[in-house]
Amino acid sequence: MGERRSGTRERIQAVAVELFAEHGYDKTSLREIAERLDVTKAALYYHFNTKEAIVVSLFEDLIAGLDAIIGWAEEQPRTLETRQEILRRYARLARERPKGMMRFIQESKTTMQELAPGEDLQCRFRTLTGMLHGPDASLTDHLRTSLALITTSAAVFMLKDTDSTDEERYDAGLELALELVAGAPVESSTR
Amino acid sequence: MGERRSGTRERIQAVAVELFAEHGYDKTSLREIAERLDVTKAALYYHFNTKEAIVVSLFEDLIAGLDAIIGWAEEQPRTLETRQEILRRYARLARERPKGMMRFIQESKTTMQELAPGEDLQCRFRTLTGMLHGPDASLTDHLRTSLALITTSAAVFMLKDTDSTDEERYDAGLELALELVAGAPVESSTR
DNA sequence: GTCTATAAGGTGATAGAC
DNA sequence: GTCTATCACCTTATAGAC
Repeated sequence: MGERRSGTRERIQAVAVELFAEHGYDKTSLREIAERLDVTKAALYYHFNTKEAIVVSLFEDLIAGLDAIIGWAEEQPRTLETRQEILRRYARLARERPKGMMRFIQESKTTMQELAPGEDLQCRFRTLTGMLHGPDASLTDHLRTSLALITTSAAVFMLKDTDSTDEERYDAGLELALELVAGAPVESSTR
Repeated sequence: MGERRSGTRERIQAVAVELFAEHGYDKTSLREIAERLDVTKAALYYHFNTKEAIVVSLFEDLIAGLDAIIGWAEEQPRTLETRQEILRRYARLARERPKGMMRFIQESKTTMQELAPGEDLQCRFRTLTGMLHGPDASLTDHLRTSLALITTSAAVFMLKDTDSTDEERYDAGLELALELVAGAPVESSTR
């Protein structure tokens, strides 16, 4: 589609995701976003037809990225190395998202669930979790892989009150995630 | 304080926590709660002065329970057995809460944070996490204990789409939590 | 692309009768 | 304890000028 430039659209997205992560989607009004950008609410409506459309646009890249990982993983053997590479790719993807985005997903799950991209995302996460353990994994294994996915993207803000850099937090998250999936043996199902 | 009976106060709490967990605090209006109970909004205000007061009342027991665990733990030696017993007590506490309560905490963190009990809770969770690892634990250890606490109370709804009973989910959560803190060695600081 | 002005509706909360 | 009626406020969203 068209790529008209003036940057306002991108600025709206950046401010929105930041505010959504900080105060939540419901408590962030279009008035607040507009004020932050020093434009009027009506200007926002030129770029996005609804408030929800902002959210939708925000998650497009993430969903595409998840699909890419899933697509790649489907063609790989179900080995531990593959599972760990899934986590590494997911870590990179999460890390490249705008500040606050993964936090919004993780800490506003209830809200997300009622938004359009919420179901799309949840579906991808379920698929990914399923790939990290075998088809008949134990409940504990299931939990282990779910936690692995969470810690990979959430370590950054979960460790917010520790004395460390973002870099170190990301690394710690991935490290623990790799350890978690390594502890979840899968039955080598060749199909 | 007085314990006037008619049960309406308790019914309000029960419906509220359920709706808060399902649709979030902001999207749950007093009108909705009132309709569900077949009373008017005004009736709600006889029992609770504000919407937030409902939330506050909801978390009183949980906070008291957390303080009890913290108080007990402070008098124990910093051994692995103590740390695991903390998790067992926390598991029992979480399990005894009304349906939806722990889910509301976990999946509406952003909202909770802006509510009165949010800070109180977060403070207790920080304390508890600190007790599960040593004072100079690594970032990974810190993460391990945070995840232990989360999985203990969140396994029930994290495993919602698996074929299992609530009982089994609770047990799986506690099992993984115990395993996580066992993997986080603390420097035996006698003080 | 951005503005002013306004519509239409829901929200938390209050007053006062019963 | 619960009701009816109402308030002030804020929200998302739209119409139309520039």
